[in-house]
Formats: sequence, C-alpha cells, structure tokens
Amino acid sequence: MEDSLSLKLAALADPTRRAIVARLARGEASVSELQKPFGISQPAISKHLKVLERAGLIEQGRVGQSRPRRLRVDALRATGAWFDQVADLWRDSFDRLDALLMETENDDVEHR
Amino acid sequence: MEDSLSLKLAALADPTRRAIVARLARGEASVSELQKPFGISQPAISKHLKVLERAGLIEQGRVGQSRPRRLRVDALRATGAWFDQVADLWRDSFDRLDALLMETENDDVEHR
DNA sequence: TAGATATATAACTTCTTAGTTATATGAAAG
DNA sequence: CTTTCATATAACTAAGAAGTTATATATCTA
Repeated sequence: MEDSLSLKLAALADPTRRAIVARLARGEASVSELQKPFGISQPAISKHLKVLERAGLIEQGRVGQSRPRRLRVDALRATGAWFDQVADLWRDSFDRLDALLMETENDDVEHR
Repeated sequence: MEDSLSLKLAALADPTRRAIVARLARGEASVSELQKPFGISQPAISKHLKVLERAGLIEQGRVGQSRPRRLRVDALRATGAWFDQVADLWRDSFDRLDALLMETENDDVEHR
C-alpha cells in the first residue's frame, strides 16, 4: 500500500488518530496536549503522529522545545472528495438506468 | 478496532477494495466479474468482499449459483460525512478566531 | 447422476501495526 | 553546567491483514 489516498485512509481508520485529527481541527496542539485524552504512552502518540504526518494530514511547527502539530485541512478535504466522486458515479449510473427505463416506457406509449 | 467508521475506513484503505467499490458504483456485479481486472486469486477477491461486507459497504444478492454484490451508497455517504464534519469544525474554529481578531481590532478603533 | 461452473472456507506464510519499556536528544531554567 | 521538561527513537511483542494453494459446497447442464 503505497499510494497517497490509501495512506490517508489507513491513517484515519484508527479511532485514536481520528480523535487527534478532530482535536487539531480546533487548533494546533503539542504532543503532550494531544496525549492527555488517551490512556496510552507518549511514544505511542508520537507514532500515531508520524503516521498522520507521513500521510500528509498534519504538519509540525517548532516553538522552543515543543513541536506543535497542525491539521492540513486541504489534504483532509481532498481525501473526503473520493467519497463524493464515487457517490456521483453511482448517481450517474442510476440516472442513466432511469433514463433508459423512461425511454422504453415512451416507446411503449408511442407504439400503443 | 471495532467501531463501524474504523471498519469502513480500513476497508477503503486498500486500493483493490476501492476499485471494487468504484466498479459497484456502476452497478452490481458477480465475484468473477469483479475478479477480472485484478491479477489476484479468486479467494483473495472473496476475502476483500467479506471485508467490505463486514464494514457494511456492500451486500449480496443471489441469482442461481451467482452471488452478485451491490454497493450500499448510503453507507458510503455516511462515511464521507466524517470528513465534512471535521472540515466544518475547522472552519468554525477559524471563524471564531477571525471574529476574535475582528473584535480586538474594533476595540482598538473605539479606544483610539 | 456426472461433470462443470461459481463461490466459499481452511490452513499456512509473510508483512504490518499498535502497543510496550528503556533510552537518547535537545531546549529551558535554575 | 546540571536538572528538568518535551519529544524522538530503538528494540521488542502480540495481533491482524493480504496473499497463496488446496479443498469443499452448491447449482446448473449434459
């Protein structure tokens, strides 16, 4: 699994990481701030952050000894766009099927 | 990882499964039809389908010895909604920050 | 009923992941 | 400069995922 979309979706398939992303949607935060809500070790959080960063969903700043993370909303939106695309594809197919049925119906009428 | 959203995102983190979903967006298809585009074994496809079904993203029909799969678009849309929610959260925070800055600016003006 | 076709299941291998503890690095503050 | 605080990295373990081949099950067809 190498492609960018797979990386992002895999990153967001974990509830801890989704919670981190949701937290960062409210503004940037340090590693220790991000750790607080969860009952897991600091290295575990750092690992989660690395996964999110590798996926391009967050980025780091640096303020003294703190490395605040911030959300890359553009990347998040781009990921969500996949769902809309597929849903649109579905709607198009549905519309085409619908149109086809309509047409048949009209034929019936004209031949009546 | 037990929750429904995690299951769906994990299912879609795989490019083969996303391709299957995209194919099903165009209409239902049998296992053998779904297998064709990929260079992997039939059991591997059946496994992917099981993952998608367990996530609630597809469902089975039965026509003779064939078990056509179809997309559950509602479930797909619900999954995509998560991205919008977080993006909205971000926008709200942004707006609040913006309003705060505006307010400060006005104060400055009034005190000038 | 026998053989072919569509799909599922089992057993196994290899790789990845999420977590752990222990330790390193590097800036801040006394 | 030594201690403390924030974070990163390493080494390890346990569990899960994706693929394989071999085999089972069920329906259709001759």
